[in-house]
Amino acid sequence: MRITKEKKQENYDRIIATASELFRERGFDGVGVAELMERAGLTHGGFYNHFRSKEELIAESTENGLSETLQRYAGYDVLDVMELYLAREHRDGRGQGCTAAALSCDAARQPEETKAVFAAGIDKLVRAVEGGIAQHHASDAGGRAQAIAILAQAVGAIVLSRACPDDSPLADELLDACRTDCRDAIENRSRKQ
Amino acid sequence: MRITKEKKQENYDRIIATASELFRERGFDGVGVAELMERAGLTHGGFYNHFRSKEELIAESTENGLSETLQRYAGYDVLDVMELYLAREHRDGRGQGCTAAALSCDAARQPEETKAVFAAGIDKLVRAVEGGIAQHHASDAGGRAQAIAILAQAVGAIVLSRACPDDSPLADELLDACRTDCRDAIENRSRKQ
DNA sequence: ATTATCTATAGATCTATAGATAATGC
DNA sequence: ATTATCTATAGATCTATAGATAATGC
Repeated sequence: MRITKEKKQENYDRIIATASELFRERGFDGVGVAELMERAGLTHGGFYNHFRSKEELIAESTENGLSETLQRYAGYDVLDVMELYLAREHRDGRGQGCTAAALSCDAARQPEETKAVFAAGIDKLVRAVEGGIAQHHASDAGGRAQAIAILAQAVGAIVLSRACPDDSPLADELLDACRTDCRDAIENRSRKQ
Repeated sequence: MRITKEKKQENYDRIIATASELFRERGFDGVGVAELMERAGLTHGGFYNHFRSKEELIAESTENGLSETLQRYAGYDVLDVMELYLAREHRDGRGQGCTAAALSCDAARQPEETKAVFAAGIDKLVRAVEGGIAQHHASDAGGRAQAIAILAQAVGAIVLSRACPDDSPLADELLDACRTDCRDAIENRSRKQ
C-alpha cells in the first residue's frame, strides 16, 4: 500500500517530532525503534525506509530539536528568555524543553557526526544570546564570552535542577539563584550586591 | 567456592568502583550487568548477591561517585578548584571526572530515590563552594546563592563542552569563557570589564 | 548450616533485514 | 517499474532467577 510523496514527508516529520520529544524525556538509549514507530502510528519495519540506522535518526532529530529550541525564544528580549528558560515549567517539561539541556550528557557519548550537529546548535544559541545582550548595552559589553558564560549557567541550572527529586528545595533554589545571577549579569551589575 | 567476608566486601567495592566509572563514560543505560561483572573479574550471576537490582546499583554507585568528586577537590583553594574543574583534562576524562557533570541528564530520568541521592551530593558540592568563596571575602559575599550560580555554570560548561566534537573550537571556548567568568565572580569583580 | 560464587537459562527487549503487498508516478 | 508500507523474524543483548558447588563461620 504505497502512499504519496507528501504523505511520506508527513510520516518522516512525525517520526522526527516524536523521536525528538521521546529522546528528550528518556535519552537516546531509552527509546526503541519499535515503540517510536508505534507512537508515530507506523510499523516497526517502516522505520528503515526513512533512516539507515537509529544513529542517523539521532543526528537528524537532534538537529531538529536544537533549531526548535532556538525558534522557541525568537523575538523575546533576552531578559524574558532567561525568565522563561529558568522557570519551573521549563524544568518540568523535559520533552518540550531545550534539547541542549535535555540531551547534552547523552550527546557526549554519541559519534563525532552527532556531536558536530550539537555543537552547531549550541553555537547558534550563543549567537542569539550575544545579540540579545547587545541590545541592553551601547558598547559590546562582555561580547561572546559573556553570552557563553550565561548560556552555560542556564543549562547547568536546568540540568542540575532536574536531577533533584520533585519536592527538593534545592531544585527550586538552583533556578532562583541562577535566574537572579543571569539577570544581574545581563543588566551589567556586579555579581554580588 | 565461598569466600571470606573481607573478600566479599572487596568484591562489592570493586563492582561499585567499576560501575561508577563505566556509568560516567556511557550512562546508566549504556552498561549491562554482564559486562560490568566481567570487568570487575566476577560472573554475571554473582551480581545479585550484592544488589537486588540494577536500579539499586545505580543509586549506590551514584552516591559513591558524588562523594568521590567532593573529596577530589578537598583542600584546594576554590580558585584552584575552578581551574582544575574547567580544564581540558577534566572534560576529556569523563570516567574519572565529576559525577554531577557526567550523569545529571541521566539522573533526571531515574526514580525519586536515586534523584534524592543526587540532590544530597549536589548540596554538599554547593556547601563546599560556598565555604571556598567565603575564604576570599571578609563579608559573606554572595553566600549560598552565588555558590549555586558558580557551580551551575561550571557544570554547564563541562556538559556542553563534552557535547562538542573533539576538534571543535567551541568546546574549548566554553571552558575558557566560563573559567574567566567564574574567577572574576569569586574575586568579586564585575562580570564584564 | 549458611552463603558467595558459578553455570545455565528464561523471557523480554533491541536493531536491523527479508520478502510480500499495493498504490504511485513514469 | 518503483517504492513506502507491512508482517515476520534473525541474531544479539538485557535483567533477573534457579540450582549446583564449595568454603566459611557457627
